[in-house]
Amino acid sequence: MPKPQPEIDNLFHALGDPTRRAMLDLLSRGPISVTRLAEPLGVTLTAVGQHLQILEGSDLVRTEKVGRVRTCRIEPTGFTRLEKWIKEHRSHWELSLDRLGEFLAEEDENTNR
Amino acid sequence: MPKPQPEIDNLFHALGDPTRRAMLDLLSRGPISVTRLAEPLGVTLTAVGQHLQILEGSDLVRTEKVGRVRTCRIEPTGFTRLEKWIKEHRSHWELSLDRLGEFLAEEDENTNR
DNA sequence: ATGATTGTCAAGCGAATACTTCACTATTAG
DNA sequence: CTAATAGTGAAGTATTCGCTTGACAATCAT
Repeated sequence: MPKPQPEIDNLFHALGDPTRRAMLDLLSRGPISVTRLAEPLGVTLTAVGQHLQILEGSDLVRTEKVGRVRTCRIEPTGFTRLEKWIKEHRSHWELSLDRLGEFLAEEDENTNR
Repeated sequence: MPKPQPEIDNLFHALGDPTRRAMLDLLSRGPISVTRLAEPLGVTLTAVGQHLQILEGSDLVRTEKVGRVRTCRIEPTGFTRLEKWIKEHRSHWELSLDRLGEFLAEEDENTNR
């Protein structure tokens, strides 16, 4: 049972969908409204609204409603969190690549049990 | 319609599951068999096998069967791909954060249509 | 005030996901 | 040879996902 880390979970889940990544690409050209975001994606306004909730929930996007138009922009927090996660894990993975020797030793140990 | 990028897609999908991330953490301690991988996770051997297929499909893990035991180890390709994706996108996001001015100008333009 | 624009809510639908169980094969140990 | 070990394959299940439709609310333009 892996201890749950909802922030990282939300993050990867959010980035796992191609439509949401396309939304991020559009937003990287500057802030735009929900309607303008939906146009090039070929999905409903409603769908975009749902994706936005997920993107906001993982701190990848921030939105603000003024009058009747909701403006969406990139929010760096999520990306920072992602980079931090990778940095923290990369060292472990690199270490693990050097462990072939240990692994073989342990293997012998096991066969002798 | 976002153009599909199956490699990145698989990658984020694979990392989106807490059990799979836990598997990676276990593997970062060195190569182990499927059974030893399953023990601390509290899921079936079958489930681990299914997760392994996904992790292999996204180049995060490599496995090799010798005799009746399949040994699993970290495969750096996937991680490298992830870091590359982030690096490529970070510059765009950073740019987008500087575009508030452009956005406001464009906003005026739109209200005058 | 009327009508158009912009977005939201609730419900539903088909597909995918993360599991499980049960049956089965292959390898190794005694 | 026999029995235990390690893993695989097929099928089933409950839940989640991405998306749609249709009804509605709020804002803005004329």
